[in-house]
Amino acid sequence: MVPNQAHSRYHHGDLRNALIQAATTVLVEKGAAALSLREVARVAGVSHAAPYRHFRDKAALLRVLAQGGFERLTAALNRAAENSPHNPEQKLIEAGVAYVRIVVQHPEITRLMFAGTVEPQQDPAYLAATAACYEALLDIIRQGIAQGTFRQRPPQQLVLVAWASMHGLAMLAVARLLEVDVDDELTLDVLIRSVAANVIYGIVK
Amino acid sequence: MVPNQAHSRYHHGDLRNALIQAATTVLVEKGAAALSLREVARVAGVSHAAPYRHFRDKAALLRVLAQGGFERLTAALNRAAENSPHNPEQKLIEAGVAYVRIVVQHPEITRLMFAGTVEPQQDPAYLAATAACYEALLDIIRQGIAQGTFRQRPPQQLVLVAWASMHGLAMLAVARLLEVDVDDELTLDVLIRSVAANVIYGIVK
DNA sequence: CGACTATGTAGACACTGTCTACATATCTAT
DNA sequence: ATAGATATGTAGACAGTGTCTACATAGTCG
Repeated sequence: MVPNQAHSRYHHGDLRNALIQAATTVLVEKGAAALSLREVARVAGVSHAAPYRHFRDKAALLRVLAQGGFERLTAALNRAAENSPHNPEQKLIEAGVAYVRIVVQHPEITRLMFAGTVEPQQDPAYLAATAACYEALLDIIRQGIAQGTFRQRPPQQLVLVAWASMHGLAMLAVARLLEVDVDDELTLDVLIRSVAANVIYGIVK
Repeated sequence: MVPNQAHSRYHHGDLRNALIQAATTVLVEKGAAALSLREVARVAGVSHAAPYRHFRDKAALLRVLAQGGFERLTAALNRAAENSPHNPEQKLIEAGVAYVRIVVQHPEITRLMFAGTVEPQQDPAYLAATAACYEALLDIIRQGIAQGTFRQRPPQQLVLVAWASMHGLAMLAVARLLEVDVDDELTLDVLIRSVAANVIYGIVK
């Protein structure tokens, strides 16, 4: 029943992945408004109904793209954390920088991930991807608490603050509500580190 | 002269506002996916092309809705600030609570406001609405700095932290990425105050 | 009154998501 | 190897969409 992936050469070959690739290309190059299933099929070189053999509907395809976004985000967070294995404070800042950078570099996919259009409840794989992202941040927080660097509070409480701050900054940047050119890497970096530092040290003197 | 009654079959009288009202109703009750210009026209009881006499295209209507969202948000922030006129710290917390509450109470409009689909550059009125929202927060921060309650930093830097944190929490809630029922007012309030307090006092002990 | 302008309508077009019926390639069991 | 059975792809249809054009009507003002 389940075809052997290694040499599965059906009509098209690996249409499912081809469609995901095509959808990503269209999304990045032409924006979410121009992303139609038919256009994706066209780019992939198949008929307009072919995608329905691999995705129940358009939303299912979009959910896969969003899931990929979460996986990339999680990977970036973990990579950032590895840079300073024994310094939770630095880890948190690096993670924040990575978070905002990834989000800003892929604004269209970010919108998919956080627009709330996709209902996470349905898809276990999707839910796992978002949970993994949360866990990556939680790990950093836990270490900081364990080492006594962070406040002795429930980790869920601290991770919420960190996540909300990073996420908020990223979303404001993506929505272009900051008077900042998101392509200006240097200024962006300063902003991120400013927020990260303030999250850590607080506003009140 | 605007006729008091819109009883003339042909000319509606105040169609522009009627369309905005209809669009809001559709958006809230049936979601963004179901919001089509034709459906809006239908609800308003006019032909499918009538909206084009008042809005250049669909995006223009959506931008007006988003602008209304910013105006309501600004009003809520200012109202919250008035509750504790001489206590910037309390003011900031109240504003944060109001921010998240408003955003969570109107998720569909929030998505319009922050999804990045609307390009602010075009519309001066829209830009003014977002700027006013920013100013409301900035006022609180400025007062806190002036009174010596907040750190002596550039106000733009502090307002960014506050805005990003509140906004991030609100967006995570709307996207249902928190394991929290957004309709659970009590839990939500605790969360908001937790983030607000942490923004103020910082994570590091 | 009559002309001008603002506003509303009907019809058309190309496009969309999704369904159904049909076609073909690959897998499995004999 | 051969014959279903199954997985995959296609063509056509349908209702619905955004937006354009041509036309109809109403309100304004000389």
